[in-house]
Amino acid sequence: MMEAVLELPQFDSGQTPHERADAARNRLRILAAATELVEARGIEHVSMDDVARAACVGTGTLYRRFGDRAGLALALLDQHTREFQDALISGPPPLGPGVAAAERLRAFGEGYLDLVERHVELLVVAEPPGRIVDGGPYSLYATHLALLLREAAPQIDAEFTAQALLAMLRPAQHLYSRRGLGWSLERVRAGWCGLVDSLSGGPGENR
Amino acid sequence: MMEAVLELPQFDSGQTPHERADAARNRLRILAAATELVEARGIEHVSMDDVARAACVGTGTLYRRFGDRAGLALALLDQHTREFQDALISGPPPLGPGVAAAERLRAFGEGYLDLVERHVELLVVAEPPGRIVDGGPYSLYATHLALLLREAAPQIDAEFTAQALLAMLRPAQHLYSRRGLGWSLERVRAGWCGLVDSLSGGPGENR
DNA sequence: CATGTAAACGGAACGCGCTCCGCTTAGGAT
DNA sequence: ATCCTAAGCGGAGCGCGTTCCGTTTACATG
Repeated sequence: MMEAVLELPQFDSGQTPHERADAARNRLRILAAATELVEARGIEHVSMDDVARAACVGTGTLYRRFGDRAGLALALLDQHTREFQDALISGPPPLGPGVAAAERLRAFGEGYLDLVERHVELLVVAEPPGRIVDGGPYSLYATHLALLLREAAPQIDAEFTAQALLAMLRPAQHLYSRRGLGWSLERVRAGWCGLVDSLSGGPGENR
Repeated sequence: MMEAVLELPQFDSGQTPHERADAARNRLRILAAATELVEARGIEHVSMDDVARAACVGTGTLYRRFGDRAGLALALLDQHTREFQDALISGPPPLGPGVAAAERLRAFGEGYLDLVERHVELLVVAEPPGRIVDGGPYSLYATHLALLLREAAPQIDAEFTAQALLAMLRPAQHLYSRRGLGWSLERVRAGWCGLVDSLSGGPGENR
């Protein structure tokens, strides 16, 4: 609960000008305070001023570190998403490499749905109001999906389809599926698999 | 530009208690003022206070009429979406009934993309921050798509797939496709058709 | 026309995200 | 040890969406 997102051990190879000691200390204080508050009340009942006060820093400091509310939420999510991303790239199959693309597509959906399910509120806040993040974790997901789709469904526009599939897993959309429409997680999971299978040409290789 | 969304001609068959004359007058004043301001500066540069001031009403009145900013945006969109909805249900083919489901799916995407393209900013604002509207026009679209999918692609969960397809057309997502990823409208259109065709079993009935 | 009342009104006030800017300080250079 | 300066700091302040509540008003009723 304390070692969330420690970014650079001491300094990072000359590129960034160095991170001042007080800045690092404040970053950790903020993350610790924010984690605690969010755990206690849920992020929708935690204001930026709450975090600043609990961390004993000014609001200016908070914003210089994390840019905005979405940035802070993203930082709080960082460890969880990083685990998932690592599993995608170098973890064991079927999430990681080593099996057919169609199967990995299914695994991606199921794994990501678990992630979303655990952290919806945070993920919703991490999505800036109105528009969608560019540099966030989504570009990696999109690339990953496009790669798998190119292999599993060569006849269609892989990048477009990757975005379309991803759109269904976006936090706000998932929240709507679950709470607005009242769908069970199992239904969403099954829907994802069905859709992906249909695109790759059926569950086996039939149809 | 004046006759946007006149809700009830005089009174509506006993259900609603009647709409007071001043209330109706204010509603029209607000819509007229809002339309003008939005046309002049774009909605992102029009605050609720701006609208209230231009319409010569208090902010309280504004909020009682339209609920919130998203509600106002929705009201401003009303005429355009209504046209499209009518075309879906009772217009000429291929948007309206009379041709194969696969073709109508394609037409829906193309028509809706035109609508979104014309009114993205308004549509983005009409989408409440974080979560997605329940009673808005989306439920009609979802039902419509599900119906067509049930016919065109019987092997998959039609409602789920309807939501997935719709998710790609959501204003924020579309904005990302167009501006964030820099995709041309033609590419998005082609992507939609390709995806829909792939689900219904190919452009002809081949594959 | 007089009266009662529910609906509508307006704008002050609140909460919150975010910015701005004058002051402080870490830490390299001398 | 001292100095210099860029980075960091804090919190007052701003804009805006939204709510609250005391006052006003349309209009049904008698």
